[in-house]
Amino acid sequence: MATGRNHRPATRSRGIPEATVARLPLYLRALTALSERSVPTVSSEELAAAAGVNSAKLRKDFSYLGSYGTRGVGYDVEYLVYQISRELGLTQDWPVVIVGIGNLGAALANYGGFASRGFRVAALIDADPAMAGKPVAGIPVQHSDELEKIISDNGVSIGVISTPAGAAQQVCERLIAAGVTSILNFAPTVLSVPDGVDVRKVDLSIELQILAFHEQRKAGEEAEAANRKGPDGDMSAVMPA
Amino acid sequence: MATGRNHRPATRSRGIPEATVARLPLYLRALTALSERSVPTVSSEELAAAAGVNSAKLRKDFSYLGSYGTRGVGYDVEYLVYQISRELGLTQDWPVVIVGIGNLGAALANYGGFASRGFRVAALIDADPAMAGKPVAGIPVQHSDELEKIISDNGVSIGVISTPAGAAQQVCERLIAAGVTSILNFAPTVLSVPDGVDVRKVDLSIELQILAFHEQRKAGEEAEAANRKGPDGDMSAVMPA
DNA sequence: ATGTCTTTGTGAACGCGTGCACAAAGATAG
DNA sequence: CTATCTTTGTGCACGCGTTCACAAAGACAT
Repeated sequence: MATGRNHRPATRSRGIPEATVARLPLYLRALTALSERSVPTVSSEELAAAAGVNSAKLRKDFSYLGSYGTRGVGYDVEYLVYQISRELGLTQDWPVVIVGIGNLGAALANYGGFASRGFRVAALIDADPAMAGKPVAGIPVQHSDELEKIISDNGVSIGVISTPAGAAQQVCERLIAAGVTSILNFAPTVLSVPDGVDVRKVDLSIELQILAFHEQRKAGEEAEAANRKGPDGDMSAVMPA
Repeated sequence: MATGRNHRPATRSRGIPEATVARLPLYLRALTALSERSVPTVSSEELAAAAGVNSAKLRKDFSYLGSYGTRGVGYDVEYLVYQISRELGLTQDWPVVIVGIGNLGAALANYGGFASRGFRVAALIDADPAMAGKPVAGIPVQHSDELEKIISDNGVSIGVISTPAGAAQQVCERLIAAGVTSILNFAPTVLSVPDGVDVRKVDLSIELQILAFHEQRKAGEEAEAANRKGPDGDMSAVMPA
């Protein structure tokens, strides 16, 4: 109901901290690469370097999953791939629908990373009747009238929203009403969802703005003394009364 | 003044916590929407609801910027828009290059959110000679041979990488060598960069995997007793010696 | 001017995440 | 079997971020 009431005790989901869960896919990717090179075992130090994290953090992360390492040797790559995959729920197939087949939606549909590991694009949905039937990434786009039926028929529980901001909340509500309980939102809007529904958002412009902040700071440090006078030029125009 | 001696902790950017910086764009978006509706002032409670955060957190965030509110009234929308924009460095124009014009790169080039606020796509770059000259989003794609010259000529300090994973590290190094100091990475790889360079990564498949984890947990909680026997089916095949 | 009412700004407590540093565990050699 | 060496798993301390709760500040009415 309420807007941003994501006060979930989601911090620890099953004894596994949220921060650790967020790193597991990173480890999995590094391990998969090792597996393809037929590397049998790997130490926490090596794997941590490959994943770009601290080795102590990696060991602590794995300790939440269990004691899967061998002291003096390291971790068995294949075994760890399996354990992490299972923990993340990637040993089963997740049907996913993508709603909003614009430039971004089409890019997502074509993105190999989805199909590669446990995810299957079950349907592409768009509100534009002109799009209906047109194949994108080999999958025919369906009209949003069919949304509820598609979700239901395919047992979809994960939805991706790549619509314009204005349509996102409404699409979100229809997805949830139809049975979706996890949403990946690319639309630049805050979605309000009932308890029990997980939302993750990916916002391109926000990431750029954060970079701009640091970039400005870096530029400002070099100058430092030069712009001592005018960081807030004419304020009178926008100053409140 | 802040020229104090406590500049050692590189994590803190300018007294403003990183977590706060990450939320400023969120506030800015909510404020911009209010501004377009000509709303003169807003309380921390209202704005927090619109941004999907806790009101106390919002007030503390703003307190790092200064005392811009009026007790008993709230915040002046226009003034706050200006202050946050300035803090984020959005009052100046940031030329950005996008490297790797595949599906995702094209989507990014077309993404309105870039141009809308301080960012300008200065060039699109791709390694495929067949792409050269072809316009995407009204901008002709240039070959990656021109990368260094483009960066230099346009004074680009922010680069977006949307190449395949295999090419990302090399592109990254060329960008940095040419003068880029902030990178937004969409390629599913860990980039290694020298100190002083900021990298933010957006990884679509990782987000999905995190959702899958929670989804599995939700499904498991309902069953709970049902799958008491076989969560780790035949282990003998993958068990390490 | 005084009192009331609203909303900010922040001190303080708490909890999570991180990293250090080391003891325990096991492999391996003699 | 004993000694040595490598690497895991974790207890502990610390710092950041979040949240509560309230005093201070200002608007507004009388």
